[in-house]
Amino acid sequence: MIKIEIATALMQTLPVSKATALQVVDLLTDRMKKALLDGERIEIRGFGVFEPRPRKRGLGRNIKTGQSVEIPKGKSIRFKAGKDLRDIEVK
Amino acid sequence: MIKIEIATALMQTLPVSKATALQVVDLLTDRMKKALLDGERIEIRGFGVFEPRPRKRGLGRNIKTGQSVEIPKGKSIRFKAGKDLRDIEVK
DNA sequence: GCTTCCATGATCAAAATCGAAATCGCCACT
DNA sequence: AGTGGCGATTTCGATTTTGATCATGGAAGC
Repeated sequence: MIKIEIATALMQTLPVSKATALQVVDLLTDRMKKALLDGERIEIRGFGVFEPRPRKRGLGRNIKTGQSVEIPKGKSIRFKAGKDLRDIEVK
Repeated sequence: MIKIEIATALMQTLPVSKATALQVVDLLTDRMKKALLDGERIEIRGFGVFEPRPRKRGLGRNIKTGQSVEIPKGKSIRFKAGKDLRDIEVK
């Protein structure tokens, strides 16, 4: 599923143009992205939780030379699936 | 950031009522949830990728008794942040 | 439809996380 | 205001994540 498909699903349910639907998707992802970049946690009950967390490990590997490479400081975004998504049946 | 805040951000940008904005958020999360439950991967360039993956670890622990417990079959949802979210500066 | 730029895969090794369960507090959502 | 999802807690070890780099498939912009 890609952005266009999500927008399509949206316009199939609500009376909006595909262009508007795409704007909506972009807007929401953008807002969420900003919030996460701002260190804010996003919680959507029934869906999941996005949480920015500090990256602790500082060691990587250069595949070309095979030698260890220091990984600079940073954060990572963790997504924790909500109840509905955790109760997945193996089909 | 919670659902209402996302909806508010939406209605501040597009001419929609808060009720409609909430419907949009619910619709999108619902659609994405269904796609993930269906084993489909969701990729939004610039934001991130949701990917259902089989859970391989099959050993847990009962904190009450302290004994090992078999972890039943299942999947887990992994979210991989896109480029914009990976390049986070530690503030 | 074409172009552009992003995401994936592969590699390696170490450190960190996940997973189960039960219970309580808190807060998102109705 | 009421409900129930979610975090936190503990335990322990196997799975996984994490980065660099380069090539390729593909999402998204035009």
